Amino acid sequence: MKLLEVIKSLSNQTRLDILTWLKDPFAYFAAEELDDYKPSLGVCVSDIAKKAKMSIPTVSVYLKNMAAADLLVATRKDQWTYYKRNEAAIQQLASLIKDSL
Amino acid sequence: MKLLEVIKSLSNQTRLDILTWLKDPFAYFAAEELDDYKPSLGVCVSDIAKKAKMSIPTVSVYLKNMAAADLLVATRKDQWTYYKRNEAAIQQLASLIKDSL
DNA sequence: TAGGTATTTAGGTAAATGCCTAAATTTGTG
DNA sequence: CACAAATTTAGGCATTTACCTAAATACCTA
Repeated sequence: MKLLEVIKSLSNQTRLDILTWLKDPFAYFAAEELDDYKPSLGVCVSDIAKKAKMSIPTVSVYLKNMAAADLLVATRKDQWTYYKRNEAAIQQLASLIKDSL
Repeated sequence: MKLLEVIKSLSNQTRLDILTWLKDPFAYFAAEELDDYKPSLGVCVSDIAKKAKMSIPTVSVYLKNMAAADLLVATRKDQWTYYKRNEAAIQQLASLIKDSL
């Protein structure tokens, strides 16, 4: 785990929020958008952009960045890209801070 | 704890390094500089700047910033400002990431 | 008060980040 | 293939961050 890369990818309020939203999609996204929500896939880019009230390209890049830092996992299915949290990486970050920072 | 503020203050390699150095000063600073090292105070600004190979003003601002984020504790004594880690805050950050992020 | 050491504050430039719109690409469908 | 929907890539402007040097301040001691 590249600590600096991970931390940088968390150093923005919107990106922190996205992690929170993806932790419990039903609590944060409109029901219509979760009609066929699958935990194994996550939520697609445009739904996240809508929730963030930001442009799709901006959010697309954020998500890609967070996936590169391994905080999210991307799955392309048909024309959608779904993102979900990488819980193991988040726990690994917590341990790294706890024990090695 | 203001998560974003804390994370921003960690999103720079030098600032991460400083935390590591202060975790075990004897392992990282020259012995001469630790002649009268006291764990309750920490290490002074110019010794940290020297170790970082950066200008004193730059490091002074970094340290102040990290203290504002509560990651470090500053103590002014005579003409020196000493900084040490705030272990409790670092552990709090780890738990926050583990349980709430 | 004068002079010295340590630190902080100011001010400036270069690079990185935040976010947007427009254009290009990917993938499904008639 | 042509067209639509979702996403990504490109390009651009504004703000923030990374650093520096110079100047100001704090605090010592003679």
